[in-house]
Amino acid sequence: MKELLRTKGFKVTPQRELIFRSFFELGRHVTVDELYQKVREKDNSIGYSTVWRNLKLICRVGLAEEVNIGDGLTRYDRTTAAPHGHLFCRRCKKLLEFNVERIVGILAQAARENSFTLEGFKVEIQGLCEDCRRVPDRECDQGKAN
Amino acid sequence: MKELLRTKGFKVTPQRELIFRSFFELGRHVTVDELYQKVREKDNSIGYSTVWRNLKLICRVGLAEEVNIGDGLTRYDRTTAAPHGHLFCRRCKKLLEFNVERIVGILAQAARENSFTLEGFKVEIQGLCEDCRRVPDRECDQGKAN
DNA sequence: GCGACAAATGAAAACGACTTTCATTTTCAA
DNA sequence: TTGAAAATGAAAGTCGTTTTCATTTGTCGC
Repeated sequence: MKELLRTKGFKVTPQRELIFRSFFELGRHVTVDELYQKVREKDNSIGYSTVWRNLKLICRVGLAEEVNIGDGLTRYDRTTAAPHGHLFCRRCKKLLEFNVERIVGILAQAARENSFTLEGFKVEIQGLCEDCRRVPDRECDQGKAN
Repeated sequence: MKELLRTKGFKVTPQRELIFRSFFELGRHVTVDELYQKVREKDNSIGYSTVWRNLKLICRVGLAEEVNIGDGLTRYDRTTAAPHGHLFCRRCKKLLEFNVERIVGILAQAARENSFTLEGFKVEIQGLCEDCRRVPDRECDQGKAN
């Protein structure tokens, strides 16, 4: 880990170590704020921007990637061997994962057919999770147009 | 169109008519600013918030839906009969579409297996389009971590 | 070990898309 | 026609993200 950083020309600071460690201690789909909170528990002198920059760095060295659902919050997900899709509950914002093995081939073909160089993909299902599907909607969840 | 609005309890104003008309004159995947520009060409007294609110309204009445790629800009795409996926070129930001017929079944099953109520989905391929794939990268395109 | 110097840090400010507020104007059903 | 409800436009507010800048800290060559 330290080596990975140093070989790529990044320095290893105590803050950086703590941030990296904390990131991997947390579960999947971490937001900047979640990580910031976690890091703060151990060292409350670390600044938000340092956490943010290091989260970006974690992505830069390939250990995580940004996940962007449409809710205005960027999440960071450590890269796994297996690609996966997301099930996003619009009520509780929970994020589940599902297997996309059967889909990747189709995507690769779609890219080919469009003369497109496939670099990545995103497959997302929006809806209600098991817990939330029971509770009826209180109000419209589309934009409110004021 | 006017009827659709009035039956749903919305009023028909000149601004609203112009905005709706302009939206459908534009191509697919329209941003607020693009629509705002377009509308301004015809009536430069219309405010940004009016355009924005009406774009939301267009979604609300089911004539369009928001498309959210990870680039921080919401696009509005008029609803089509056929669901489709997006090919997003990270270089020129172009947005192409592809058929997802073969994928929807898989998604429905994934939802079922996770006790998830499927309300919508998003399938996106990121990469380089035909035009951009030829040009080599100038620089890293991941976060810059300052 | 000792500098030098590039990189990292933290606080604060800047950014930018989106959303709301509020005073005023307009629509439209009765 | 008229009054209640909705729409408008300008301006300000929100909020996550990103940058700035002065200062501190690793790292590499000696």
